[in-house]
Amino acid sequence: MLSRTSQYALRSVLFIAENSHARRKVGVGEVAKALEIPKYYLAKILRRLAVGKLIRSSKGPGGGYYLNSEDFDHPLIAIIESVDGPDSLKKCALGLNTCSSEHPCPIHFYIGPFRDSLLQSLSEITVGDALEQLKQEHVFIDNLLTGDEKKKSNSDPDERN
Amino acid sequence: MLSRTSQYALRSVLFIAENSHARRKVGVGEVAKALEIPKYYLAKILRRLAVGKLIRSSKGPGGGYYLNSEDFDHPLIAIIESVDGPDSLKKCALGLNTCSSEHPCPIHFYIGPFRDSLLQSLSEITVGDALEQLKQEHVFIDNLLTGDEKKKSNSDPDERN
DNA sequence: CAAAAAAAAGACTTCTCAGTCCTTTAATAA
DNA sequence: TTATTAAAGGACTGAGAAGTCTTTTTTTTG
Ligand code: FES
Ligand code: FES
Repeated sequence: MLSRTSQYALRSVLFIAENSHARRKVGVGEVAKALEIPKYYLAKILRRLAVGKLIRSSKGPGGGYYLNSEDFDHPLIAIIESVDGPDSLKKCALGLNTCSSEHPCPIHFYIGPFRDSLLQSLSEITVGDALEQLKQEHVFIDNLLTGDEKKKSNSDPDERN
Repeated sequence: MLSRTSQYALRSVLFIAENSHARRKVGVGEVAKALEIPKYYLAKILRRLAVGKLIRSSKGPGGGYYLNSEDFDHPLIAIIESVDGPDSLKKCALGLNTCSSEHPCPIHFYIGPFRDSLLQSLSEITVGDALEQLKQEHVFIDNLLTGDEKKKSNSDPDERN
């Protein structure tokens, strides 16, 4: 549905939003371990997000990634497009050159409404909204893992990630 | 949205349905040229569909691919799952291990309803239904191409595809 | 200023999907 | 029964996504 890269991006932004502010930044290692994302790969994604001004970063001791207040207003679609390129969700599901109701493919009218409302949702929902919803459900983003099984928070210091 | 392989598969099945029956079979080269799909790659996809009993094939002179009457009753989702593996559309959009309302990811409730109805559509609509709809729109499946521009049906015999 | 800490940058590897080509098998028809 | 025809099967290549590692730059702080 979404590329793995944009999955990583979305979860990371939410995690950073949850766990940082301008005076308490989080490092790539921290995010990578909490979300079980390959550290060096994540670093590239975060850089793209930073270039796109969706998150902030600062170097040096005490540095890391964080969100400032405007960043909470970005819609989720902006994160996806920032890492996957624009219109990655707007293409014809059968790969035709144009997707339109004038030149519909056999499944256009089945898929169209679904995709349109998905796109609409992702354009409306901001980072802040998604965070708010997680809060209401009493869920933390790092409790939602992709691995086979949620590991209990053991404290063996496997720094290598 | 859908993998290129399942895009090829769906269009091919519809084309074969449109252009064949037990006494008039179509060859892989014919399908490949009409739909502008790489011939040898298509051959593999058609074999997978044939193994999955979604289309029929026969070797030798006059052989090729065709659909028998039962094959028109297969839902479109069966074609997708046959080439992309089962549940390829049911996974969490953020890549979590389980997708459920009990363990929802931040966008589960935005995506869920739409995906469910898409899945429902693809499970209900049969090959015959889709064909019927194309007929009502006076559209032939090989008029829907993926290339840059629809070429006028020139007759230069470039057999090599 | 010097040392340390962290992101930025870039080279490199690995894996999967898509695409190509060649050989073998099965069916038909002469 | 032999030649021909078409799918089946399998080996190989290429491109792009994902993942890894090392070096460089920037910032802080002692
Ligand atoms: S034309 Fe295929 S999804 Fe719109
Ligand atoms: S849990 Fe992510 S889409 Fe259902």
